[in-house]
Amino acid sequence: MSDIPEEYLPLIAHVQKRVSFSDTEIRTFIEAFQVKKIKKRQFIIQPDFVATHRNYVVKGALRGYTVADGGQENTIQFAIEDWWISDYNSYIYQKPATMFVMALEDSVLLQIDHRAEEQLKQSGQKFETFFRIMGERSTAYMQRRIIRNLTLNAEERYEEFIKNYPLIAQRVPQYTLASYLGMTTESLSRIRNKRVHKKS
Amino acid sequence: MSDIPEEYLPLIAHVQKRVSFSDTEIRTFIEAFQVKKIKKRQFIIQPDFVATHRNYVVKGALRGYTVADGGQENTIQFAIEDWWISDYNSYIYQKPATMFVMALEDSVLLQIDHRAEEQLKQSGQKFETFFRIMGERSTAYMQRRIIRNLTLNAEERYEEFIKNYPLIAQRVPQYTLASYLGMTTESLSRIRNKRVHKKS
DNA sequence: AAAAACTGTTGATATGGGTCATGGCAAAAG
DNA sequence: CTTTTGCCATGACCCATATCAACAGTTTTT
Repeated sequence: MSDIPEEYLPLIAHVQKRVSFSDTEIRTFIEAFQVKKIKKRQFIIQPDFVATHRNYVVKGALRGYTVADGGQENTIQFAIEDWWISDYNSYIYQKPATMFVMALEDSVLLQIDHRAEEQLKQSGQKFETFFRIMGERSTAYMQRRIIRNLTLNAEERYEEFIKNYPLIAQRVPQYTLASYLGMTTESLSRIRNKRVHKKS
Repeated sequence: MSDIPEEYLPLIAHVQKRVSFSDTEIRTFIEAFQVKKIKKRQFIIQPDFVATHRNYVVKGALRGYTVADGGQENTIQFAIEDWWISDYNSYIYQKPATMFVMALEDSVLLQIDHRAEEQLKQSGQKFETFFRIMGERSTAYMQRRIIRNLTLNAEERYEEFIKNYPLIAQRVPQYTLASYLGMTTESLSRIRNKRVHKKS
């Protein structure tokens, strides 16, 4: 296992935390992925094109968002190290995307394309299991987000976010976070300002 | 296959639409499920108890919701015939639920418990595949909902809902739909009223 | 069959967060 | 080093939706 490029090591650790693969399986698994380096502001997914890949973040930060008719941007997902990102409605059904996915920083990704993923899953039950677990957990994750969005007001949503994802909050531009939380930049700015004064 | 109780037939059709199972596999699959009949207003999941089952609706209608501190109810999910429902954060991780799941009508369910589901998935790749597809699709479904909730205003959210799920809209109490759409009963009532007058 | 509880409607009023406008600062571009 | 651009802050004002209240029809309970 010593000849594996270092970009793959985080993904191997990620996988081993969720399923137990033999060395051969690990090798087969990571061979389905290619290293992709992208620059800040580069897009890996755009509306009307099919999302060809599922992306694992080795290094960097990305943002998935939609743009409404009026031009308003809404952040659907962030991804930093050890997260996955894609437009799942596009990737899973292999139909045109509705989201942009853009790098917020220079980033290093591991990409698997849809075809390779299908082959991998068919080639062994454990691979299938891994992707099943991914699906389950992202369903649970999304359900939590839906609950928070319905239940909490703007300030509480922000509080929850920095409690749960402090690393992301520090790293992404505030307007992207605002649109993830379903509020305007101005509102988020005021909320943050209020907190600063309260704490003193 | 003729000795299978009729409650199972919709589930068999449901499964065959997503994966192709042999007769033996179908039999193994449905044997993991029990028929459960519940009365209107009966709960199948409650906060602080672990959600033991994943539930397929053969007949009837159910509603998953949370109750906030102030007593405000928020509908997370509806399920009618041919839908699945559970508190996935509870079921998948086998930890205490935060949701109620209650029958809106007398209903017939097919339930699989967590233990049986795990066994089933380990007993054959195709079963794993089925649950993997479920997970993928519900992730995609939830992502669509998140996008709509961030993007649309109250009236548009309602329009989208009746366009996508007309059968559910007809069948559930309006205050449950309002809380699903993230608005008050009063607002939904006004939106509906406005539509009626516009149409004429 | 009367009472109670539940559900939906409508009106009056309030407010959280949006919109618009301006300015400042830091980083990138030239 | 200067200019431009991107990001954030702040103030004034506004609007979509919430809140509160009263009522009516319907369903459930007794």
